[in-house]
Amino acid sequence: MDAHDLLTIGEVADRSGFPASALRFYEREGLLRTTRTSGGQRRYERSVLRRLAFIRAARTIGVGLDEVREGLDRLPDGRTPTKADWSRLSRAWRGRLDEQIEALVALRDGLDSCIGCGCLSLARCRLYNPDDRAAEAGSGARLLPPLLRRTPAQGV
Amino acid sequence: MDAHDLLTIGEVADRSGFPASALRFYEREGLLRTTRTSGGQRRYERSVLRRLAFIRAARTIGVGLDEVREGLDRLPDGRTPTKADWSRLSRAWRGRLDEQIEALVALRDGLDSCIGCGCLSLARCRLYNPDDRAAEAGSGARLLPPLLRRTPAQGV
DNA sequence: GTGCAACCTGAAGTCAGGTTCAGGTCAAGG
DNA sequence: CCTTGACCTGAACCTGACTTCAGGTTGCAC
Repeated sequence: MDAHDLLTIGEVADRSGFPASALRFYEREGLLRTTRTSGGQRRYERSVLRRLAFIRAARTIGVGLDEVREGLDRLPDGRTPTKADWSRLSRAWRGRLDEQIEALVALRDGLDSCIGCGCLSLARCRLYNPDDRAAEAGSGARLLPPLLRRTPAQGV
Repeated sequence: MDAHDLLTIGEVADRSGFPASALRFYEREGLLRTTRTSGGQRRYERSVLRRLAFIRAARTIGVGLDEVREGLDRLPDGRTPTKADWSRLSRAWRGRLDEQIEALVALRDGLDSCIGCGCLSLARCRLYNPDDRAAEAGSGARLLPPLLRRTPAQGV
């Protein structure tokens, strides 16, 4: 069970749920490695399914491919990742998820108070941050616009 | 205080925090209307600041421009929006925020159980959804990938 | 009336994360 | 051997939300 155990791109696509085009794309981007047949077709080791599952989990919680690559690259060279490896990576992302949730909850509460005061007031609303008043008070703190999509990278 | 009260694009940019390029873009996209000087330069009524604040709030919680436009278009034609208008719009988005939060919390809990079992197990992990096993069980439910960024539109 | 910052336009560029396509090659069952 | 479905490549395209650019015009202070 060594060579005949390798998977074609179609098989990996079926089993991972990623379309073949995405698998090729991930390879170009350095997230996946493959061996090739003499004819040039891709053959995947079964362990790629773990990596892909990890990639999916990361993407699902909003981690960008650059960071996913960084995380995977940091795994002791090429060895099949251990439970401890996965655990470390996922623990780091738990923190990010917490931040995202926190940010959204803060937004919701801000929105609530706006609805509460019945006006979405320019003067008071926390969602209306760089607003007319803010101009008088200097450029002012922008209310977490970056947090919601990208987070600058904070170590995985 | 009628004509001399109009704002230039630069003033609106400063006071709203949006770059002038975004203001032009929003106009092209039909989110904003302007009057023009005889020479063709834009002049904004002060009420545009309210609209912009609303746009910022919406964008911040992840509402797309199409939906923002729909929401604003539904305001009784061109009249300056009332408190009730804002309130109605923002109440609709509160529901969306709640959904987003719920989705993230579900993810976090899934991640927690993965860390808990120490393995991010392919066999059990809820984050590893369309995984190797899933292939045996049919294509299977994809774990809310769409919810995280776009929500298909659900009435504002 | 002149200088110059601010403004105008349409077209093209940017970024992420892929997808689609054209045109050709490989692998394996019959 | 031959067929045919799966696979290959590079390049172009896609969406969303803007930004940037080139080349030209306006408007206000002096």
